[in-house]
Amino acid sequence: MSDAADQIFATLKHQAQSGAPLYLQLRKSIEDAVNRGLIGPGDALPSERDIATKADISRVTVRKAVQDLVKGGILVQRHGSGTFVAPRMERVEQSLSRLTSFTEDMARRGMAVRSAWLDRGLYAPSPDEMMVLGLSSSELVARVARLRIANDTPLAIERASLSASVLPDPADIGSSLYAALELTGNRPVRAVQRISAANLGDSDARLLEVPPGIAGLHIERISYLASGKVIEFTRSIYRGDAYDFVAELRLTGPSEEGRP
Amino acid sequence: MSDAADQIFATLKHQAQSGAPLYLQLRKSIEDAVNRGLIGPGDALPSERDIATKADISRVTVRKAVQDLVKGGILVQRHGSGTFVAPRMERVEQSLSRLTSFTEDMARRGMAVRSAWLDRGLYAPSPDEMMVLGLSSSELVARVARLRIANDTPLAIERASLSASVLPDPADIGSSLYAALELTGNRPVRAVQRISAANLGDSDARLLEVPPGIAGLHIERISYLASGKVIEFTRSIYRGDAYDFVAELRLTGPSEEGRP
DNA sequence: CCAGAACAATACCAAAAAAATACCACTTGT
DNA sequence: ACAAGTGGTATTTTTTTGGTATTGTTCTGG
Repeated sequence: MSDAADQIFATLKHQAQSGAPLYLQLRKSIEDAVNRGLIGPGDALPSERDIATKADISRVTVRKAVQDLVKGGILVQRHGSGTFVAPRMERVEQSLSRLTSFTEDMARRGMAVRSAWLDRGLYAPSPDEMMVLGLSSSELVARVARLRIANDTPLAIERASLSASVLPDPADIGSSLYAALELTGNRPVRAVQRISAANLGDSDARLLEVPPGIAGLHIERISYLASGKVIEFTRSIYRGDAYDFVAELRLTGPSEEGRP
Repeated sequence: MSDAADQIFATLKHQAQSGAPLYLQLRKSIEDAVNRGLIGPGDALPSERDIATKADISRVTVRKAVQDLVKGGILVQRHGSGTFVAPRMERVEQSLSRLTSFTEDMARRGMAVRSAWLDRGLYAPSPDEMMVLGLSSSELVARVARLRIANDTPLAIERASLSASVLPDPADIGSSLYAALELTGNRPVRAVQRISAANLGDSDARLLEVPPGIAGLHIERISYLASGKVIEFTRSIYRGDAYDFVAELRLTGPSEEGRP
């Protein structure tokens, strides 16, 4: 039981010289212990008095730190009972891959899917692309843009940019960009995706066959190789009225009393 | 904490020979540190006394430099509290894996967060709610609605519906709905979330202080108990121009994702 | 040279945050 | 019912923060 507590105090002592306010040091120690999984959701913290005694600070100071974390939803307190780590939402992993796979997702809904090419070619990189893909102005960028269509209704515009070195001939892409990358041995292992909302511009709205100004989902994805290098940079625009992104979240349960 | 400070002093020493007035040198140093992003919006500067001591100049001189920047809107001072880099309106992002911790997430960016209650009460359930929550028409539904505000800018509207049996008194919710549920022993273990885009209606736009018709992110979340029963049903609307949802994806991993 | 302005330093004031003390109220196990 | 242990709260003291008035010092222009 005290191993979790000791972890808190260990990191606490470690930053004792920092000069920062005591309650901030303690708050960080507890936060770290939670984020590192040393104390899991549902686990009890040592009592405020215990922490105060062991850390040799006043209980009110301990309380200040704890209350901050309670306000932030990280801890939960029960009067007369104790202080516990609050449950936390975590994304379940299978849903992640589902986020990327447009074709699969549509097929699951029984929709006939096809794509129309808007663009496939090599260009001089834009400043944006140079920055993100790490290109010099003398290198070329491969741009692949297509319109995603389900049941004869245009649903999304996808515009991908890649270094020409990994996709020398954009025209020979089959149905899957990732399959083409696989062939050249450039397989992304990680991607970061931003989802935001924006009103559709005139040209995009025309392609998606909706009135301009309608809300659309704007998704920007940056894919990384195992080496950490950026390989792909995709900006997609989805019709807001016709597509939902579904994420399944899992709330971590109380950790078993056994050792992790 | 001293890394930001050191950056200030580094550039300060660098121009020490310039012969320019001390307060101008210092002002430029601070200004550069801010513009280069070494110290971001919301970050605290070292105290006037700290700067004075470390730079070996009088506190009043430090003050002269700081006040210039305050007048220019670059810094903000709070009596008894400290000097801070003025907040800029920028797009905020939230990771999909931490959807529940709005407060924590914002606080980490140095934004002053608060919520305004729009509604907390018990009502007869709407057909929607009866369907999703599995209520009969004789049961009551607890509705909790709030406006999420960061730096005095409204960012999101959250409307949650729960069975009154799990939240008999909606008025006593603290900052975290999940914390309140934890207290009553109703712990959700799973949630499904849909993200879509929609144009904001008049009333929502008014609450978020944007023109009607602007694109917003519409998020619908249904949380389940371990028993499979639906416990919570939340509809959130985020300002599309001020909020990003970020998801980190792992692609096609034969990797055995072990321990986070 | 000498005003006058800009600059810089000293000393003290006021507000806020941080920390400590003492006491209250709820929960739990016997 | 009780006692021990828990979090909850009010109040005070100390420390740290920015705010201000005053004085000395240096540069500048006539």
